[in-house]
Amino acid sequence: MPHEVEREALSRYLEDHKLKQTKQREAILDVFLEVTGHISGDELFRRVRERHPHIGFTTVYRTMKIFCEAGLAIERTFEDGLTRYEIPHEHHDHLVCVRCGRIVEFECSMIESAQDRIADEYGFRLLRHRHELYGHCTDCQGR
Amino acid sequence: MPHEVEREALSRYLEDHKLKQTKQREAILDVFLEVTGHISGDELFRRVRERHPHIGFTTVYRTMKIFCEAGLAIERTFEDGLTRYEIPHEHHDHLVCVRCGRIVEFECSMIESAQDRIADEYGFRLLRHRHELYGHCTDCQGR
DNA sequence: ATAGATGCAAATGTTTTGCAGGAAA
DNA sequence: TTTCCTGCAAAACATTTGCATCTAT
Repeated sequence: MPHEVEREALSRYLEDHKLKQTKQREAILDVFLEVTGHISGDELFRRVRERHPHIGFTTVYRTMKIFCEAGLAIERTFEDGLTRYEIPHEHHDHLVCVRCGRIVEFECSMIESAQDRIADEYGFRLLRHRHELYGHCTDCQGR
Repeated sequence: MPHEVEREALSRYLEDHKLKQTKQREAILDVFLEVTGHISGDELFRRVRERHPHIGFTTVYRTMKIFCEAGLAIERTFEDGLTRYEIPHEHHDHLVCVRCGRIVEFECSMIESAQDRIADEYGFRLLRHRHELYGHCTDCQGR
C-alpha cells in the first residue's frame, strides 16, 4: 500500500473535522505524492485527469486546500503568480531558473537568523517569509 | 514645476523610443510621484481618476509599464498577488504586516552576499531576488 | 498625413463559488 | 437520511487586448 503514512494522516484529519473519506481525495493524494518538486494546480489537475478522467479541476483545487490545512501539502507562489504545491519537508527557500522554470531548494541558517534580527529591529513579530532567487541555471546560461 | 527631473527622464525615454508625449502620461507621472510607498494599479487608478476623471484604467496600466521600462517605477508583487509600484531608490527588501498591510523596507548586506554565495554554489547566474518577511507590526500585535 | 495613444468593451487565465444531483456516514 | 462532496457552469478578479477613434508629431 503506497503512501500509507500520508493516507492515515489524511484519514485522521478528515475524521477530526467531520469531513468525508472519498475516492477523489485518495486519488488526488496518490497523484500528488508521486510528484517530485513543485506542481501547479493546473498541472496537478492534468495528471490526476490522466488516471481519473471523471475528476474535475474544482475538486482538485478544493482538495489541495484541505491537504494544506492537514499539513500534507504546502502552497507556494513564485514570480509567475501560479499557485504551486510541494510536499512538506525541512524548511527551505528557492532558486528559480527564469528560462527553464527549474526550481532548486536551498537553506541558509545565516539568512534565517538575519531575518529574525531584522524583524526584531523593526518591531515585527515574524510569521513567515518568502525568499526567492531568480536567475539562469547552469544548463540555461549558454542560451 | 514639480518633478522636473522625472519629467525630463520620461521625455527623453519617449523620444528615444518614438513614443508620444501625452497629457495622460504627464498626469499619471505626477500622481505616481506623489505616492509615498507602494501603490497597487487599482489604487493608483483611483487617485489618477480623482484629478483626471477621463483617464481610463487601461491607460494607467499601460503607462506604468512604460514607466517601469523607463526606470521611473518598479513593479512589486506581495502575498496578495496585486501588482504594486514603487519609486526606485537604493536596493531593499520588505517587511509586510499581514494585519494592516503596512510595508517597511529593509536592507541587509550580509543577506545580499549570502545570496550571491548560494547562487554560486548551485551554478545559478543571479538576476534578481524577492525577499519578504511577513508578520505583525508593532501596532498590530495587541490584536 | 501618419504613427502612435486612448478608452471602452470584451477577453484572458487562474482560482473560487452556486447549485442540483450524488455519495459517505 | 442527513451531512457533506462533486462537477459543471458561471463568477470573480486583476490585468491585457481588440478596435474604432482621436491626437501628437
